[in-house]
Order: sequence, then C-alpha cells, then structure tokens
Amino acid sequence: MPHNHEAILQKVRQELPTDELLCDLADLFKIFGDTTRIKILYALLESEMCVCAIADLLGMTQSAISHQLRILKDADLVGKRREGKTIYYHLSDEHVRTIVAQGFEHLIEEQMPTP
Amino acid sequence: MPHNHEAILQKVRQELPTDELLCDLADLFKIFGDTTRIKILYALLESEMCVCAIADLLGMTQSAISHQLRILKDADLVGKRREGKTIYYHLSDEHVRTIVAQGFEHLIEEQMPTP
DNA sequence: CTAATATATGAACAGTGATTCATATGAATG
DNA sequence: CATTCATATGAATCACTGTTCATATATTAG
Repeated sequence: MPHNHEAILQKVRQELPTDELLCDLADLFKIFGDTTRIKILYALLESEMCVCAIADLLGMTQSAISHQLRILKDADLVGKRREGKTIYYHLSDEHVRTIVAQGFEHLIEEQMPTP
Repeated sequence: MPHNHEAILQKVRQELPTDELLCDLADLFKIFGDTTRIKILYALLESEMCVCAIADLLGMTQSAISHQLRILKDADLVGKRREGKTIYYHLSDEHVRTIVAQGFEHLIEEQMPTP
C-alpha cells in the first residue's frame, strides 16, 4: 500500500493561495524570465528611454523591442509618455527594482562556496 | 535624419551588467514563471514534502512533478533528503520567500485603483 | 497634402519547454 | 533474490512564445 501524507496535505492545502492567484504570480515572473525584457527593465532603471534608443542599446529590431514593450505595458511594469513623434518608456513603480534585486542576491549567494 | 540619443545610451551602457549576468537573471525568473513550479515552491514554504505528496496536492503525475523538481534542484532553489524509499524536498534558503513576496506585492498594488 | 520619422501591429516561422508514456533505478520487505 | 513502493529519466508530442517581415498608424515638417 502507498504511504500516507494526509496530515501534511491538509495543512498545506489550507495555506495555499487560490489557483488564480498562483497563476497570476507565475505570469508576472514569466515576464521577467526573458533576456530581452530583463535588459529593457534594467535599462529603464537608469533612465526613461525611447523605443529606438532601446533597440540601439540591445542591438535589436525596433519591432522586436516594440512587441516586448507591449508585454511590459500590459503587465503594468512600464508606462509611456509621448513627445512629438517619440514615445518615452519608463518604469511604472519601484517594484521592478526590488524584485530584480532579490533575484540578484540569490544568484550571488548561489555562486558562493558553502562554508 | 533619425534623432539622437548617444548621451543616454552611453550612460545606460555604463551601468548595464554583463550579458551573462542578465541572462542568468532571466533564467532564474524563468523558473518562477511556471504555474506548476510556483505551486511546488509555495507548498514547500509550508513544509518539506515527498514527491508523491506534491503530486497529490497538485493533482498531477508523479513524473511531471519529478521533472519540475529536477529543474528547481538544478537552480539550487530546493534540496532533497532521503528517508528509506521516500525523498523529501525542501527549500534551500529563504530567498524564495522574499522573491515570491515581492511578486505578490506588485500583483496586489496592480489591482488597486490609482488614487 | 506629401514625405519622412517613430512606433505599433499582424501573420508566419522557429525554437523552447511542459507534460505524458514507458521504462529504469533504488531501497526495503518477506 | 523477487516483489513492491518511491522516484528518476529519456523520448515524443503539443502548445506556447520571441523574432522577423511587411505593413499600418501617428506626428511633424515642408
């Protein structure tokens, strides 16, 4: 007979958030999980930037950048501001900074030898 | 003639981390960007668990869970401990908690009406 | 209005990745 | 040592997603 874990299962089930919330959370991290988008976010940490400047910076097509900016905007991670023909993108809040910083810390400690 | 952004580009280029680091960072977030893995991590926040308990909890195949646990282990997000035939998985450190918590905060504020 | 610049968008293509299925490994038990 | 339970793994499949290409929208200049 298979072994029993009802006790733990019940406890964990109680504390687990709803499926919907967990999916939303995964969707948020999915956005950070792409090299191009991480680079864009990192750049915007320094300064607001127009689309073609970002494309220049990353050595990528204007179209590719535009597509990614749309995804970032839909997730409310960035906002835009028009100035003539140019559109400047900026971070919508400081959460990006803290989320990225936490990721960084994990990476750094991961590479440390365990004492 | 296209408009100029050399000034900003130079500034941002200086502050931007290496390509390798940014890719590693994206790879880390990629791991959080999957519903199954987020659920596993969330469950392990409460208690260490064996593979079949997690499979039970999420209503998924043992194989599917095992594959995902391997990914989490390779990223040093979880560790394992053997006890007879059973293998118990646990979080390797508290970074998972803080990273997930930051994601949560963003989600919550996103749903708030702007005052 | 026309041309030029800046950005957005839609369809297509290619690569990635999560799940499933079948099977292998590994440990305990009689 | 054969069987059973627990987990791991490899190959195959299917869906998703990022980039490209072509084109559309939008703003300003002439």
